[in-house]
Amino acid sequence: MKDLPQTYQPSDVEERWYAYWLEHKLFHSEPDAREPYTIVIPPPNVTGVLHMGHMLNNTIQDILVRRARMQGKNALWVPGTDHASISTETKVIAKLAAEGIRKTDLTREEFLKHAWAWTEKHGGIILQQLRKLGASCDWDRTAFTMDELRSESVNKVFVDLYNKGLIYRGLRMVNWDPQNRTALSDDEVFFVEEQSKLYYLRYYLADDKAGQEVPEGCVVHTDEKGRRYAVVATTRPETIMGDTAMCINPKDPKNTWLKGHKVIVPLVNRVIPVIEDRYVDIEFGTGCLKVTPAHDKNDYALGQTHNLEVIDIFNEDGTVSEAAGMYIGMDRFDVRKAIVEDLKAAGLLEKVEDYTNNIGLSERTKVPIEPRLSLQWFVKMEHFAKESLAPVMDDIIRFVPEKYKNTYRVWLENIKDWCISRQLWWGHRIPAYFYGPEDEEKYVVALTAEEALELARKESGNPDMQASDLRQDPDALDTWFSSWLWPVTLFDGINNPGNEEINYYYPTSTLVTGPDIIFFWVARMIMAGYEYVGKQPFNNVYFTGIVRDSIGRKMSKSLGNSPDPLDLIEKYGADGVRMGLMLAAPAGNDIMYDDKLVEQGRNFCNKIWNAYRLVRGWQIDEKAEQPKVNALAAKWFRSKLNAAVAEIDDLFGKFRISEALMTVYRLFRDDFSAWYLELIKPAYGTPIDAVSYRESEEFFDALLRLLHPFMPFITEELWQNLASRANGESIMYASMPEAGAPDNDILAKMEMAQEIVNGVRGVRARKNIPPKEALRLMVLGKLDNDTAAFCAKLANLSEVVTDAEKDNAANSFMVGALEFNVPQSESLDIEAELQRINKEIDYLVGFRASVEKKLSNERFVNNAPQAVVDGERKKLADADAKLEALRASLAALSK
RNA sequence: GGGCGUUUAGCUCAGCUGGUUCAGAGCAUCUGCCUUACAAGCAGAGGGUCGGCGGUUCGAAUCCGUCAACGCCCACCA
Repeated sequence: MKDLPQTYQPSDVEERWYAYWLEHKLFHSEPDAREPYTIVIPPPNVTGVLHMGHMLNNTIQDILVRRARMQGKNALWVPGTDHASISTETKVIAKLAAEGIRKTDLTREEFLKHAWAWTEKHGGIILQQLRKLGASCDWDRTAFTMDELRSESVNKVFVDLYNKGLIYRGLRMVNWDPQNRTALSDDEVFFVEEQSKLYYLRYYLADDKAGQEVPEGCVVHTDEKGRRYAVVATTRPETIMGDTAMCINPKDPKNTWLKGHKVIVPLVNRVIPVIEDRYVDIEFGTGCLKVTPAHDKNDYALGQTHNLEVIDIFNEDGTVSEAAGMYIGMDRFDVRKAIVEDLKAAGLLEKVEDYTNNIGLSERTKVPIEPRLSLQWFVKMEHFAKESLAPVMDDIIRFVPEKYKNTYRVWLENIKDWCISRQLWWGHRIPAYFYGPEDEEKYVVALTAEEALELARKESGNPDMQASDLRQDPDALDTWFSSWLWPVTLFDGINNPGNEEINYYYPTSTLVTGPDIIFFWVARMIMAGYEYVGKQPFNNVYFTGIVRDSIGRKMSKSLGNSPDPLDLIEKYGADGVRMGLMLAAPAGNDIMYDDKLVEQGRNFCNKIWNAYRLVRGWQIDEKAEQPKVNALAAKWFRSKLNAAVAEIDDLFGKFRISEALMTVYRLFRDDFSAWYLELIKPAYGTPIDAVSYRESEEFFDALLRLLHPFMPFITEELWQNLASRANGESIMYASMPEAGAPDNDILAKMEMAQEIVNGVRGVRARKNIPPKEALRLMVLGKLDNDTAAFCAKLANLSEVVTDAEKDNAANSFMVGALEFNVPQSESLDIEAELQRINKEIDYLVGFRASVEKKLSNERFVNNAPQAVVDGERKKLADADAKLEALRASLAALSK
């Protein structure tokens, strides 16, 4: 034992056992006769770096997988990374920019070369980092959303959905990111509140006739020359070049005078009609709305109903286009400033007000979204939404916590078609091929260029068409268009439906992910799962919370409040970090991270380590008989263990993992270390009997197995040392303890003993009696022998005397209605003792009164269940007995 | 604007369909201890009228109503 350090040293242990697990391929799984347990990792961005969110998420997955493995299931955790189209492309562009290279100067092939180089350089770092955490992923199966197998599947699915009529191409108003020059889906846009301005602009009447009658109640603006105009309030004056109508609400009395007229767009001097539509809010601004069909979703809809001209005044990068006729080439925000000045100079700006509105930003680039009309590819969602609602509502797919079922339902009920094309190069290129003139209205969709050519020849009726006449769509697919297939493609379920692996591992068991991607990913995987396998992709979805700092702020690079996970592991050990995170992570709740947590984790490792040092250090006497109290202790702890195992099973069933961990923690620290080991500990220097030793080993082994899913490294280290193990053997495959029936009799006896021991310790504390000094305990009544034996050992009692006479000079305490005396050599501090007793009497009198009041209430006695009434009666009787004893002590002391 | 959720000890949370686990746990705090497994520890102690108000009931942290504060999601009226 001398060779074991006093504290646990994680770093070398962790490295050693992770290598051992890899060497013996203990993470690897192949289909066999056992029940499968499958988890697919939410693939992190290939170029990402491990952060606290990953730590939490992957710790949970590892706990579930390791536990399943120990329960005899064929457990598989499939790792992989995501190509993260927009995010990666943005990073590559930035990297190139730093080298003075612009994306626009490169060909697609050149750019992709850079992107792959970047991916290879940074890719997979995060998977290496996961190893430090102890993740038991089957690395042989590491996948990438853009590797060959996945790419092939993505193409097949695209073609298949297109042929089923579920994918279409259309001109739509989409969210445009002018920085990356790509469309985004609605879900990739987030809104922030912005302090902006509301500009009131003058739209003069184009057909103003002097002296024209104006209906009652109208608000008419007239300038100093008598010319009449309408006022339009807008936050985006720079879009006036795209105005093709002004719209009023037909029921708006203020503006009826405008009906049927034409107005002049300020500065632009284009004459546009005044249209009427009930969409316009009468209360907002002046009730006059400028309509810019090319640059606003609602305006576009108005344009469609009223047959308005569409003038697109912006280029892809957000600069003003030729079509605008003025400010050409200027950035949209510069134009706003310039145009406001020009309007002011021309006397066309009525006023400016402060205004707070929400603007949409690109999730990736944080640049304001420009609604833009463009040709994009869409997936029809109605069909998918119909299929995927019921399984979640009926708990075929169980959401934990349940509240997310609602979120899911609402989203599906209001679903919109999914824009899947992105004007990016990094990603799966859309397998569509255009032919004919540049208008790109004729195209075919096919897996390969050859098939496309064949199709195109047929459809165009031109058998002489050549491969060079086809132009593949330059756009790439939304990243989620590959991720939604993840649980299917990991087992090759698209290319090779019904193969052995997909049949065995699918549906997967539990998906562990954040609620922020419930729509992006979870919902769509459910859709794809049913579409392509006909079954749910997973049986459970466990939503984790967000890791925040100790004062509740999100962890972010800019705040610098996010610890580096690898530093933490270095400092506290992987097991300590895992435990710290899990202690504070009830399902779905955000976790407030604090170093205190991982400190607690590290401290617990140390506790385990030292318990091991104690047990390991004992000399065994094979001939010695087992002391009676040791046998009782073993009986008691076995019962405790059984009860705890049952509780842990129950908690895991409810995915209450942090509570399960707390249960093992307390079992180990309190029941095992503080009580059991103290009960059987031989006197210093004396050996322990063989039976007690083996029992202790057995308990230790069971505890390590219970702990292993949470703390894989230290448990493997100690388990390996606890007995001699064969090479290749591992706690990873040791069986998880199963619950047996607890012995309630022994549990009750020990509980009583613990209360008595607590009383004696209280006396020791009050009187400063050192633990080494043995005491006599006088019981003023009967005490069970087993209980007495527990007390004697735990409280260091030289003697337990039952049916004793009251000793007025002794310290006393009560457990229930039973009084105990602890005689002492020195004289008693009567004053302190009187005070203590009086305080207790006061409390009991109050308590007794409340119980009595309850019992004297006839309606309570008549209506409450008998057991409850009896309980109250017993409380009263106990209180009376206790009071009697205390008053006797008081009387004796006061003499 | 619509929806969901939260509010219990200084902090983070548990308390399932109302009554013997009913006011709990961990951490933090305070007081003693370097007691030969562990001071990253041991032993003991203090601390909450369960967000406010009202109601149902013999009985409410638990059920109902209402108000308040906070959080999240959805929508996006220029």
